Amino acid sequence: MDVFAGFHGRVLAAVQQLKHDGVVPHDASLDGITLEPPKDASHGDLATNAAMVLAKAAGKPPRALAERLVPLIAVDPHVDRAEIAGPGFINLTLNSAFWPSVLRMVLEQGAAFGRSAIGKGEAVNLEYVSANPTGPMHVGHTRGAVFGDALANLLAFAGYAVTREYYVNDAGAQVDALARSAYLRYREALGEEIGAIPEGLYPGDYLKPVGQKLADQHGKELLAMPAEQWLPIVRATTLQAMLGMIEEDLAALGIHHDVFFSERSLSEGPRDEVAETIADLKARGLIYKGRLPPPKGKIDEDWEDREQLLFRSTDFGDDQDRPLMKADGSYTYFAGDIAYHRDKFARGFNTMIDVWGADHGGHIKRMQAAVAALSGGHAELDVKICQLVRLFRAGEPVKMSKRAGTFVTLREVVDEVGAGPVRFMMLYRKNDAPLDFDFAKVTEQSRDNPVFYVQYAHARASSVLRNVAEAFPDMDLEEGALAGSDLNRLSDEAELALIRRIAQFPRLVEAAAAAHEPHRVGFYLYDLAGDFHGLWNRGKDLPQLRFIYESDRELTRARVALVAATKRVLASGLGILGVHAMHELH
RNA sequence: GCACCCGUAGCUCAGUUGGAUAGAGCGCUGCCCUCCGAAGGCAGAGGUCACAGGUUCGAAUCCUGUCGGGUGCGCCA
Repeated sequence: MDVFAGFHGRVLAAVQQLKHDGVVPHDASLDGITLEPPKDASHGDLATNAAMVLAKAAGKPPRALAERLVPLIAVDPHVDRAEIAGPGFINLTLNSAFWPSVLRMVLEQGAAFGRSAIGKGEAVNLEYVSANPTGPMHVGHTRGAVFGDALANLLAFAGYAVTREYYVNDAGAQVDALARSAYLRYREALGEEIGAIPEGLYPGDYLKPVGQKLADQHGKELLAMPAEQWLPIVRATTLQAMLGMIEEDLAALGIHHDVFFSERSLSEGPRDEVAETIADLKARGLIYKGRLPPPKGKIDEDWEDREQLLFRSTDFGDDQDRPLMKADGSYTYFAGDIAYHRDKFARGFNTMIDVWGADHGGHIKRMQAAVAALSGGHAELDVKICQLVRLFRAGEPVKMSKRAGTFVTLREVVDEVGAGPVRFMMLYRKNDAPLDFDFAKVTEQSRDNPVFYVQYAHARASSVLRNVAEAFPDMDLEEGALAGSDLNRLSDEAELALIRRIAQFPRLVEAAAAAHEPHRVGFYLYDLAGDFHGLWNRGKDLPQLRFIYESDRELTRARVALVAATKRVLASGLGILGVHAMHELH
C-alpha cells in the first residue's frame, strides 16, 4: 500500500469538488493526474500536476485552477502547506507528524511493508531460462535466469500469482545428437575405444556419467538394438540427466521453477496440440499456403523457392508471414512454440511473460502475433530480452569460445564470487542493455561496488542493533515494540531524508512491477544504502547524531527504530532480488 | 535492403512511463580526517540528453527523418 495513497485520494476529491462546482467539466479525464515526491526537496514533500492536466479541459490557466484546488487540499490534517509553484504545480509540505507515521507503518507491517495488491491475484505465466537441455548452463544463460527469477519475485511481491516455467526444448534434432553422443559414452563405458567425438555431436565430459549410467542400467543390451530402438531409451535417460544437472545449476543461484514443460509432449502426448493449434488457426482464417521472398542481406545457396504453410502474422503487426512446416513435413520450432503458448492460455494465463536472449529479438513480433491470434486478443505476451554479458577479469575481457571449450559455466561464476553478488550484478542494469561483469569488481569492498555497498548497509544496521543490545540490555528491539517509540524525536535532515526514501519503497515496487523492470529495485537499494551510510557519517562528526546516544534512552530508541525500518526495507528489497541479506560482513 | 534494441558528464550507467535548475559511482581538482562505529568524509568543476524537425502549458522521455553502434532476417532451437 502506497503510504501516499491518502493524499492522492485527497487531490482527486478536490478535483471532484471542482467538477461539482462546474469549474471543471464532468467528463474531464483524471488519468494524467499524478502525486509524487518531487526530485528537488525544496519543492516540498509531494507535488501534483492536477491543475496543469485539467487546464485545457477547464479552459482556464493552470495557476487559476490551482488557486481553487489549494484550499481543498490544505484541509488535510497531514498537510502543512500547499503552494502553487512553477507552471502550476501544487507542492505539498507535510507536517512533522506524518513521517513518524510512515516509520511506524514499516515497523508494524514488517515483511509486509511494500507489498502491493495491484496484481489482484492475477495469474501470470513467466517463462525463463529455457536453455537447451544439452549440457551444463553457461554464463550466457545466467542473466536471463536471474532476471526472470527476480521479476517473478517482484510480481509476487506486487500481488500477482506467478507461475515460473521452463520450456524444455526436447524435440529438435539437437536432442537426437545429444542422445547419440551419450550412446558413444555408453559404448565407452563398456570398454570400447571410441576415439574422438565426431563433429556435430557433443564432446563434453559431462556425458560420461550418463554413459556409465546407461551401462549400469542396460548392460550390453542396447548394443544389439537398431538405432530406432535405442535412441528413445538413450534420449530419455540423457534428457533426464541433463535436466537434473540444469536444475542443480539453477539451484546454486536459488532458482526453482514450478513447471518444466516438455516441447515433445505437445505433439507426442495424448493429443497432438501442434496439429490442434494449426487447425485452430486455420479455422480463424489465419493460415494459407504461399511463398516467401528469399532472405535479404546474405546469400544463402541452399535457398529454394517453395510453397509452404504460413501463418498470417502480418495481420498482427509482424513484417512477414511465418512458416509452420519444414520441407520434410515436420513442424517448425515456431509451430511448436505457438502450441505451447496456446497451452498456457488454455491453462488460464491471460498474462504471459517470456524472457529471451538477445539473439531472439527478431522473434518477438511473430510470437506476440500468435498469442493475439490464438487468444482472440484476450491474452497478452510481453517478451523481455536480456542483452549479452561481457565477462571481465580485472578490466581484461575474458575470451570465450564454445568450440575451443573455453566457455565459462554458470557454476564456475557462482563458485568464484557467490550467488548473491552474481544475482545483484546481473540485475543492476536494464535488461535490454549489455552488461559488463567483472569478477574483481563484484568482490571489491568499496562504494564503487553496489553489491557490497548495499550489503554493508544491511550488515551495519544489524551491527547497530547488536550494539544497542549491549548499551541498553533491557530495550525491546522487536519491530513492533520499536514502533511505539517517540518517533517525533527524529528531526535531523539526514534522518528525514532516510525516512522519505523508505516511504518511496511501496511506490517503487509498484512501478517496477508494472514495467517488468526489477533493476529499479537494485538502484533504489543503492540509494537507500547511500542515505543510511550518509546518516551514519554525520554521526562521525556530530556525536549527538549517533544512533546509540547513551545519555538519552528515548532518543536512542527512536533512532534504533529508524535503523530497524531501514534494515527491513533493505532486506525486503534484497529478497525481491533473491540476494541473501548479510548480518555481518566477512 | 528490412525489422527490433541502443546513443545522457572523460568512463560505466540511472532518470519515478510527459514535469520544475537532467542525477549517481568512478576519474579529476581542492579542503578535512587518520576517528575505531567495518566502505575514509565534505565541497567543486564537468552536459547542445547523437543530430534536425514535429506534437503541447511542458520532451532525455512520444512521433517523423538523418547519422552512429548492436542483434536478427524460410526449412536452427
